[in-house]
Parts: sequence; C-alpha cells; structure tokens
Amino acid sequence: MTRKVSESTVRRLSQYLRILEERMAGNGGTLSSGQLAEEAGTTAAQVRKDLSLFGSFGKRGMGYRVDELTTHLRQILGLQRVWRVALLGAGRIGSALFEYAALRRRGFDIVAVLDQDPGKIGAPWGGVSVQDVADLPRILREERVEVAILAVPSHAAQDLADQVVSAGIRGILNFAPTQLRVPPEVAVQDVNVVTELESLSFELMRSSGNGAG
Amino acid sequence: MTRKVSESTVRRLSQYLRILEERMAGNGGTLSSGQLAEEAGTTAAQVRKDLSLFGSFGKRGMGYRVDELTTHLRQILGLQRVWRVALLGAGRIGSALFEYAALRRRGFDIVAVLDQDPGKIGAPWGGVSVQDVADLPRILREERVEVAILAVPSHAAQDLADQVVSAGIRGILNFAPTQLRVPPEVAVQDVNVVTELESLSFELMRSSGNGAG
DNA sequence: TTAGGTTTGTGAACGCTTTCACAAGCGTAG
DNA sequence: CTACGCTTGTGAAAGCGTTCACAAACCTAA
Repeated sequence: MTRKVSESTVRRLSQYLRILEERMAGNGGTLSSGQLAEEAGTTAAQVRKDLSLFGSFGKRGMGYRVDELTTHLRQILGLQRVWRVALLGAGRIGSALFEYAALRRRGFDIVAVLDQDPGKIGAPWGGVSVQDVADLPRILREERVEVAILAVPSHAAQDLADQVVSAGIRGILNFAPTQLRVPPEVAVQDVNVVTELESLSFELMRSSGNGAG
Repeated sequence: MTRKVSESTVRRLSQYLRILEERMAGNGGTLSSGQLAEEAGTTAAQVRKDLSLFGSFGKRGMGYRVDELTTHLRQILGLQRVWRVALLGAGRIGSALFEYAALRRRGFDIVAVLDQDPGKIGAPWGGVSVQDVADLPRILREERVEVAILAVPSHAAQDLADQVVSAGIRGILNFAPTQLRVPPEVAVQDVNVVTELESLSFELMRSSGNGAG
C-alpha cells in the first residue's frame, strides 16, 4: 500500500464527506460523481479519480450510495475513532475553537486546555479547567493527547511545538504565523488568516487593475 | 501582462513578507534566497522562481536587500493601501478576528461589524458598534467596504454571500464550512478548521499504520 | 585592474495533478 | 432475455509547478 495521495486530494475528501453528511439526514439515496462535484466545486472526473485512489465505491450507472461512501470516507480520513486533542492557548482563538461544536461532533475531543497566564489557570472551560502550561508533559501523557492545537502568540509557538513533539505528539494544528520546525514524522497544518487575506488582496489587485500610487 | 501566478506562489510571497518584516526591526541588511528559503521552509530555487515572476529584485553575489524586497512584496500583494473590511457575524470567531491586531497592522481595517442578533446589535466593539445585518447594503456602501469576512453559521453563509456580491464586494474570506457560489469575478478564500484537522487525522493514520477497528 | 568567491535569474527537465475519453458494468423497461 | 441509457473506473494526454543546473553579474581584496 502506501499510495501517493496529495494534500489537495485529502482536502477534497473532507469536502465530499461534509456534503454527504448534509445529505445523510434525509435518507440513504445515491449521488453521482457529477452531483458531488457540483456541490464541492470541482469536476466529476476529479471526484472519481480521488475516490479511485482508495477503492471502487460506486456502482456504474447508479453513482455512490450516500451511506456507504460516508462510511468509506470516514474510514479513509481516520475519523472512525475519537482524537484526543489539547488546546494550547486560552485566548480568543482558543475560546472560539473550544466553543466550536463541530469539532467534537466530527471526532476531535478537546480533553485539555493549557495556558501560561496565572489569571486564566483554573478557570472552568466547559467540562475541563484551564491548566498550567508548565505541566504540559504530565498533562499530555495523562490525558493521552494525540493532537495539539497551538493558539498562542508567535514568539511562544516554537518552544511549545518542541515540547509537544518531545511529549510524543505527532500532529499539530498551528495558528501562529510562524514556520514551525519539527521532525519529519510530525504533521503540521497551518491556519493563517493574514495569508488568506493577502491572497485575496493579490486577487483583487489583479482583477481591478493595480491602483497603486 | 497578466502573468500566470499560482495560488501557492502567492501564499509563499506572504510568508516571505512576514519573514522580511521580522528582520526589518534590526536594519536594512540583505538576505539570500537560501536564507529566505530556510526560514520559509522551502528551497532557494523556489524563492528565486517566485520572485522572478514579478521582476529582478536581488543583486547577484549579494542577495536581496531586506527593505527593498519588503517594499516590492507589499506592492505585489497589494498591501500599500488599506483595505476596508466588513466583519459579518459577531460571534466568537468574529470577536477573535476583531481583536487580532495583526490584521489592522497588515492593512486590513475592519470598518463595520454586522450581526443578526438583536441582543448584539448596538454593542460597542472597539471604535465601531455592531450594526443590523438587515442594513447590509447601506452599510457596505457608506463605509466603502471592499472585502467581507463571513463568520456566520453555515446556513446563513450563502445568502449573505449573495448580498455582499450584489453590493459590489469582490473579495470574501469565508469561515463557514460551505462551498459558496459566487460569480467568477469574485475571489473567495476559505478557512475550514475541520478540514485542517481531518488532513492531520489522515496523515496520522498513514504514518502510524491504521488503527481502525 | 584582475582574480576569486558568491548569488541571482532562468531555460530545460522532471514529476505530480488534473482533464480527457472510452470500455466495462449496472439497472430498467419491455 | 435483450436493448438502452447512464455512470463508474482508469489508462493516456495535457497542463502546472518544482527542481536542476549554469551563465551572467556583482562585490571584495589585492
């Protein structure tokens, strides 16, 4: 095994799954690659190619059964289990993420919240309370954390990344605008709102001629 | 003109700019493509290729002057002006974004905050107060808004997108987990935390063998 | 002024991703 | 059972983005 699957394919699979889950409410039913593509903003061929990397899930002439494909995609993406997540940083972003019900619904369970601010430590957050980041190694171990979300200021991000890597965590979702240095076996996904806005800015300059001056 | 510039190139340019601005504090100085690549997590050839799409900004044997390249990148990305931004949705994500000082510092000025909840309308947010989303067309016009940030629930996102497009906005930063339908001249950037986590999940399954069962 | 060391800018090669195009397969209707 | 319409799965082709490799250019030192 160990096929080569591109990052963009994985992102599309996540979209397909979201679309299928919206359909699930209604009934089983089926969906063709064309319909799925339409909703996901891609092409039918792309949908079929993406899925074909993992198996044959459709029926010719009929399309894909919503319930079946949902199960397969969950399996492929590793979502048939619950991931134990630690949230590092109890600021505004951390708060927004903690309250974001879709995470838990999708199988990402925030089992610990850590911060450095004595004013925040001990504060009750939902079922858990904010703990001291100084106890990070112990907490990650005891809570059997598998994924860390870094929602801390830039200057603290690399140090914390080193710590969570030392603690054996192999997946990091990074909100700090910094290129983290991690060993190759650790997966990092960055979320950078400034970069997104700057991409928009670039596009807008392009289309509306450049109004520099 | 109108060269073909890939999305990934634009994202890297944004990274280069961030790195350069961190260096700016110190002095002018210079940076080679190798050093820039090292910090941005890419290759020297990639850096040079990215920049070469827009001109020749370096000196052979010397590298790039930090101050000069900073100016060029700002110009290229359309950041020598202030973008007037409306924030749609005064929930937790909206709040986190509003408080995120880096946005204004980078030239994205949130000039209006809109929500649908009567309990929030009128609340003072920094210099502005939350306004009724029912007045969206008037507000976008009067505030000369150019970019909209959608930080609202999924089910409201498409309707609001239609409204901002009708109001002439050509750039949308979308936090709702939904594929927005917009005319081709409108640029959309999506931020989807669930997709990022699912990509991590996929990676983790890959490396640590699949523990399905 | 010249030699040497360094780094850019860029065509060409390479590899990956997307699109194309069609045979194979499935269900339905008669 | 047969004919028909539709949709998948997939090699092949096309299109893009990244990497390679090197001539051209620049600074420094002597």
